[in-house]
Amino acid sequence: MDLNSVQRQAVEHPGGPLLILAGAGSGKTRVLTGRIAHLVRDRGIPQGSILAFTFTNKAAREMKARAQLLLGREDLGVWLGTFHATCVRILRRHAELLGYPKNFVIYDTDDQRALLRELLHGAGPEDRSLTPGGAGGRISGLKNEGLGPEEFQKTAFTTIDRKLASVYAGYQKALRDRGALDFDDLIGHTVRLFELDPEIHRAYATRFLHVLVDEYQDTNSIQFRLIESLSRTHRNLSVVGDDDQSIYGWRGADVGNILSFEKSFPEATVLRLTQNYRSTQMILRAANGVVRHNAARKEKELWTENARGEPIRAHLAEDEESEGERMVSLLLETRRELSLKNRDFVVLYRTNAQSRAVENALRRSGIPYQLTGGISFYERREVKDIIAYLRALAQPRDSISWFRILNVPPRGIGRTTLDRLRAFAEERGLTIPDALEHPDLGAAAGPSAAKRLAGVARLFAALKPMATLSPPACLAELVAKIRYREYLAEENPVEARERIENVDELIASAESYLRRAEDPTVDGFLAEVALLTDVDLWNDEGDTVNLMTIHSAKGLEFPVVFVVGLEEGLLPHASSIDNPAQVEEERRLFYVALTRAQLRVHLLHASYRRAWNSGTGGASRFLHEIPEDCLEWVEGQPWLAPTAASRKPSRVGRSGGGGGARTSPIGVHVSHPQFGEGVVVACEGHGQRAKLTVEFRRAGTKKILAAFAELSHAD
DNA sequence: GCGCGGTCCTAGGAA
DNA sequence: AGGACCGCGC
Repeated sequence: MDLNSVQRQAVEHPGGPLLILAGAGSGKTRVLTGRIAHLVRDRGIPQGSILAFTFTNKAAREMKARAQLLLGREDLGVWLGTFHATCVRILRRHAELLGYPKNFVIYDTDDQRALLRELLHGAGPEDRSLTPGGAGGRISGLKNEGLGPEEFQKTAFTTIDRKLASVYAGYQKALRDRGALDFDDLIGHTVRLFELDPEIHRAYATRFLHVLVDEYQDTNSIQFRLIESLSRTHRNLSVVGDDDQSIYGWRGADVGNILSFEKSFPEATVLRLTQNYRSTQMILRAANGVVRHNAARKEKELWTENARGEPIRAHLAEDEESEGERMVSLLLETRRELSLKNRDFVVLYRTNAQSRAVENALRRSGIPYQLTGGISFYERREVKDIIAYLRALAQPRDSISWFRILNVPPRGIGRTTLDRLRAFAEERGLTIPDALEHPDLGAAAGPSAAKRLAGVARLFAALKPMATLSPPACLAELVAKIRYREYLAEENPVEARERIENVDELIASAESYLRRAEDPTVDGFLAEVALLTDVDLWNDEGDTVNLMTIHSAKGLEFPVVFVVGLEEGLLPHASSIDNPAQVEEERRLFYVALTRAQLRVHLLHASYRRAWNSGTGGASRFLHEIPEDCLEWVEGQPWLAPTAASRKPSRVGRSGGGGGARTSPIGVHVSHPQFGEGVVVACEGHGQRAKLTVEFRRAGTKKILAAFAELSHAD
């Protein structure tokens, strides 16, 4: 393997904390995989003793493939995955200790919102001080800081914070009742598991001898705690990051983690990778020139031995439609000039909403494109419906999924009946499928509804055995049994075709999962689906132009990069403009965009944009920060004169493409939301860390951490 | 219980 | 502009 001297030092670093400041295109993936291979091959570290965290599954896959190539093995024993996936792997083994079933379900933002809506609704008369989305966002922020409901409550003084504290507590209880964890819980509960159970912590902290972290600048405080906790005993922690590419402040990422690494780990070695192997000198000079305007950063300058290259070009278009057309004509011209393929181009934008004009232009020109992000495949209604069936079968407590599917396809079960069913189940502490089977439900629902519910109960009873099939077989049988394709066709013949294709694609993805996974199960498939990132679905096999947000593009590279919407209000975004720290993050975002490019960069902006698109407050300040000799302004003069048809309204087509339980005395009868009633038979340790052994009447004997238990005394 | 049409809300990036 | 939600009439 060809390595420069700093890369080699990083790869061969003997041990102890290591911070690798790796500029864009400086070969950090090569260093990380090289280091994994070095540890295994030259230092005899067992593969299973190496733990590496990435931010996307795609990055994990790539690193895995490269490390396998270096080590020449079929299966890589290294634990290499995203923070979320790795935490799921750990939690699956210990979930019961935390009072969750082993096959807990994972709630995404939609599910979180649905659950919060239910809670906020039930809370009483119209109170709009907290919306489901708003509350969810704040709860997520708290979890990212590692604050639980009780801890937050202590600092909640304003009326709204108090309300939030109570919603937060209710939300956590509701998740537990449903056997569900949200994204943030996956990491937070793993951290708490380690904090509360020293034995389990020791098991993992000694099992792993080396911990590696990619994109370290994007870790938040709870992720830092996880990393720190896992490397506390051996301190063999290697992190790779670039403070100039920190663009996830809004989801709790703390650049402080990278800036203060040497404080957290005083004996740390710091290495700087500043040679860039990706871009031309022009592009790097431009990028360096821009990011230099940030105050909060580690001083460094990227350099390259690559060709000088051409200046970046800035183009002004009339409006967003002609911006798209200009982009297309530049693309065609460059494609011919440099003999490139469609796949060599990426169009980057700040907000997903900007993709539409770009798509329209590409579609008019018949250029195939691939859109990453936006409403992703797994967020489509038909896909979510089928996934909800799968989840409901796998986890009977997941009431969010049950209520989603009870009347889909329509079975004559309306809101009243659903409300009655909910009340009936809640009063008796039953799961929805148990409530459906209950002999008294009929009386509670009324005669005609009872008949329909009985029909549904029969249907679901027939579906139940399918949960043991392989994921694709289960999906296929399910879809056939509920006549879902027929329902789609009937409901909306125009859209049916595309929707049915999506259902088929879902089944195909389950087949691919079946081939890839070590231990394929329905639960495993559901977790994989829940934790996919947008970029994970990006495929580089076809010859299509790529469209994505700058956020999604991090870590990728393309010969030619277009950035559209370089305007005050979009980049920097309006919501960041009056906060200097946020403007710096926007500037880093622009830096990320520029450094994706190998050969050419075209920056486009418009003089007019539709009002709701935030938009044009004139050319972005960042354009003016590019050193003059690296930038060429190409104003006016469209390459392709806009035709009357494309200028005037004719908006083309539709989108489409695009309780802190006290230590219970022994022998006490308790009741648990997940496992039902039982008797405490043993208790190890005390206080929050106490581990209770409970014999549940129905669920058998379980060990549970007192801090998580939420046990109540039973009569 | 269903379906339609009006109204309101949201509109940044994402696992 | 589009989606979620609500209320009304059937």
